[in-house]
Amino acid sequence: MSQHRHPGAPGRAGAVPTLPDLPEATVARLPEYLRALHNLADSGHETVSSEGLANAAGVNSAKLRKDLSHLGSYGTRGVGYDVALLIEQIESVLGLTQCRSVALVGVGNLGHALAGYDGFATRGFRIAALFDADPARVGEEINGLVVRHVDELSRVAAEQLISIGVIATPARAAQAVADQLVAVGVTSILNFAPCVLSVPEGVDVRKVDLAIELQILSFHEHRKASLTALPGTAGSALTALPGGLAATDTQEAIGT
Amino acid sequence: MSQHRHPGAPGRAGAVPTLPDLPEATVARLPEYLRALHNLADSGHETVSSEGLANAAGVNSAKLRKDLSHLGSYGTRGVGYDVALLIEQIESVLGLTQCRSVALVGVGNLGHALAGYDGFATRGFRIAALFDADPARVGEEINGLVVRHVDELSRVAAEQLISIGVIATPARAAQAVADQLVAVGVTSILNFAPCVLSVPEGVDVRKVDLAIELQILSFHEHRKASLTALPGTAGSALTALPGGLAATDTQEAIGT
DNA sequence: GACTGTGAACACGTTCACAGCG
DNA sequence: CGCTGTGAACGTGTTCACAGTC
Repeated sequence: MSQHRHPGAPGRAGAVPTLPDLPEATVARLPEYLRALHNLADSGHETVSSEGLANAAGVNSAKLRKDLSHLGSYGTRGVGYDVALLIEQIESVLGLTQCRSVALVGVGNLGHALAGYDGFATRGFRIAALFDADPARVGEEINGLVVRHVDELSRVAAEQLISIGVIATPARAAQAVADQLVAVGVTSILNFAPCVLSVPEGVDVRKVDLAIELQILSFHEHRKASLTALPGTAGSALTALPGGLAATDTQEAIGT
Repeated sequence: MSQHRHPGAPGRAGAVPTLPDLPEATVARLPEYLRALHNLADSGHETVSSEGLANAAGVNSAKLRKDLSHLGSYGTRGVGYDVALLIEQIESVLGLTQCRSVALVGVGNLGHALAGYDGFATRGFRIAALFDADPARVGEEINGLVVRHVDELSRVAAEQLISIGVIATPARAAQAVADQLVAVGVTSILNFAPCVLSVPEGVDVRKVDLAIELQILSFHEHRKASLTALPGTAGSALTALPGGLAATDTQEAIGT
């Protein structure tokens, strides 16, 4: 689990299909580039400059070029990137050429919303099964899918190849669900429950915690308030500034 | 925005209230520590070691100690940290001593779920108002709050001091909503719409994009698959490993 | 003896600035 | 000339390892 690739050691010559071992920070931004590219394609653009794509994705152009260069990029100097080609490249790297199946566990408040979210379908994912521990919820149909009892997980997973598990249960149930998902062979989990999961090595967990996001904003809010209270210089920037434009910075400075 | 506190330069003596100018990465972890601390407090612990708290929060102890040291930490060598005291400290730094009001715009699928999410209330936030652009949705009552038309935003914001705006609209509406929030004086926005917002300097935006999270997992899934396909060594770790324990690493390696 | 706080080393990520190519 | 690709400089974040303290 430790080592991090000496600069020129592995995969000598030859055209290895795709596993360029990208930096995590780059991986995290590729989906945003992809979304921006799709928008550009929809509005008829055939090529973009790094500057153009960077703006659309909310980053600066140097970062974008560095990121794309990691995938052995397909840009043309003096021109820019071919939109369609780049979409293809990124989708291939992200493993989105096949549609991935998602199992969603916990159809409470949030789970319900996720089950009905069409953003998944349009971006390479298919919700393949819904589960809940509450017998009262089992049998309910959401968006054309019937909610099953969580104990059926292994049986259902045997029928369909589940690529990713999503946990939207209360915190106290989350670890048990994670264990079950792992037992069934799931190696990628998206966790919405406010708790830390322990999983065996080789299983990836990403966590989304709504309250944490708010608390981080709260900190900045708090800090801005403290700052305007003391020094004589500032204080003007706070007055309403409609027609909001400008400021490319904030998002990258903060969005981790 | 640059400097990093010369040991004795500013705010000389005296107890400056709180603006220790923490590293962003630390700020992003404090809420997790806070949650872990509340759990510990609930189960009767009065003190924790850095090791114990680190485990509960899913990080390593060195990182935790460094983080806490930034807030001029209140630990006792040979003993650990006083749970109650640390909770107080962190809440104060995060600006959670006052309950912050949140305005939620867009009560579709996701917005509905957010409006009903009790995790907010229990962690320092109060949903103060709901808005939507769809007249069919205006007037609906969710969790004791009536949905208002988004054009009423400025009027409602005048009555209540809104600390944070949450955008849960479709992407095409998000920028306009952001502009309206900014115009009303909101300087912190949590954006669930899959698009980049431009906002004036001084306004913080955090973005949560469900599909992006899945796409990042997809990448790792894809990579794991490529790896097990080629080399002769691995391949065993993939077989079901129930009773999932161990593996503290994965989460920090991945959760940015 | 046990545990915190922290300097120093290291790894990772970002930005700069320009060489190289179409 | 315009724009990509990239080495080199910089900054941030993480880890190590130990001195300092209770």
